[in-house]
Amino acid sequence: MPVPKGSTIDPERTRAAILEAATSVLYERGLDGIGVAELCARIGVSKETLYRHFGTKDGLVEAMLQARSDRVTRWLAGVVATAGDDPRDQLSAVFDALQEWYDDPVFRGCAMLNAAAQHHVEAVRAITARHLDRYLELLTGIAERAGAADPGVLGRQLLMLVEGATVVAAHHGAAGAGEHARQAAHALLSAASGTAPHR
Amino acid sequence: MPVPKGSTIDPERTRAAILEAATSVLYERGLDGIGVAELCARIGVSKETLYRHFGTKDGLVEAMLQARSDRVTRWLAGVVATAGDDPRDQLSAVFDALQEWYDDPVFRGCAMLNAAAQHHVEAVRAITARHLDRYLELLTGIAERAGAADPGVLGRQLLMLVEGATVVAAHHGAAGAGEHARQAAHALLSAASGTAPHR
DNA sequence: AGCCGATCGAACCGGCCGGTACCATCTGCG
DNA sequence: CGCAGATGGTACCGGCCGGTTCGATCGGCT
Repeated sequence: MPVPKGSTIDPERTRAAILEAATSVLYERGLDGIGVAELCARIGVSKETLYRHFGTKDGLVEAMLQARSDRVTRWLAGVVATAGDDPRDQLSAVFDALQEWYDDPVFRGCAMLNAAAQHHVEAVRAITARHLDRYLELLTGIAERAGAADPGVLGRQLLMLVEGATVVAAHHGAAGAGEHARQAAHALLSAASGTAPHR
Repeated sequence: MPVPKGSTIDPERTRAAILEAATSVLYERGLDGIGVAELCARIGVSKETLYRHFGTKDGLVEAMLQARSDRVTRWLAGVVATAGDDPRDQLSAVFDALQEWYDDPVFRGCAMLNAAAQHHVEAVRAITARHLDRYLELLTGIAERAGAADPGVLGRQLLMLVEGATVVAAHHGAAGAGEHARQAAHALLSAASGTAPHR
């Protein structure tokens, strides 16, 4: 019994479909770069349905960002998990994955940072901050496993490299951004763990 | 004869005053976060005057961003110029200056990146790209003087650190961001020039 | 079949948007 | 002084904004 109460056309699926469709449109056009009317037309849903599910445009935005943060975090964690046990390989895997993202024609920078830059709603900024927290946790884990002297600091420096590479790729050309960031990350890791550089 | 034709209340000064006042308001509120009417009220100028000088809100935005890019570039170049001849000291000076910026209560991230993230006008993206070019030129210069094996690559990696530190400071807490980025930059420079770390 | 809830499509709302027009006022120059 | 240009203040424009409402339709469950 997947749907508890008597229902019909499966609102859950509708909600999920709206979220998925809205994610790409809002990423492409910007949160305030498209009105609700046009957004609904693109998604293929009526305004009433959208408002019934999310109450407000901001509500949709927040739900969309949260879902996107979840998805990205799972994606990166998976990349790390399938990269083997060597933390250096894990770090390489992260930047290789980022480079693939940068090369995607629809790449327009980090959606969370874009959202926080344009939207002054506190909830949006909170989602962005939590998103960076998740990145930091993942990178600090790599730093710990690599035996860094201060994994917290190294994790934060790696976070700066990740976000910096994304910014540079978005606004200054994607070519080689992930590669250069990966080399820099390895240099930092080597310096922090006192071992010879990898490769 | 500073003013060629017969004029009166000095339009040049008015234009400069509008630019300066608009810079802080648009930075604080976001380019699309404030309307022309309220913007004029805050600046203390009539709509007609604003439109006479800039033609369009986008025109004002572009002029403002260009002026801000010029100012920031001059500021950073000055910081480097007064830091002595050692490229490592110059690098430290850059990140120390950035940290002071991060600690400013009005700090809300890089204005160019924020603008490019929210505004889809091509001219804005071009100004942002040129701004990053200027950063890159400055950092590549430091990399060259430090004897880096590949100053272009090191310059780009330093650019990622600068932008990454700014992003992290804006959205994840400013405390220590410049410091951590500075240490990372020194580690990269040491690794790239094959010398012992500074300090 | 018959009901109920989900959905659609479109009309509608007050309000604000960017931008324009008009006129009174002020300032400096001759 | 008197003129010309710069400015302020305000009303106004069409259009789009986010959000609400209503009736018609549709789909699954009993």
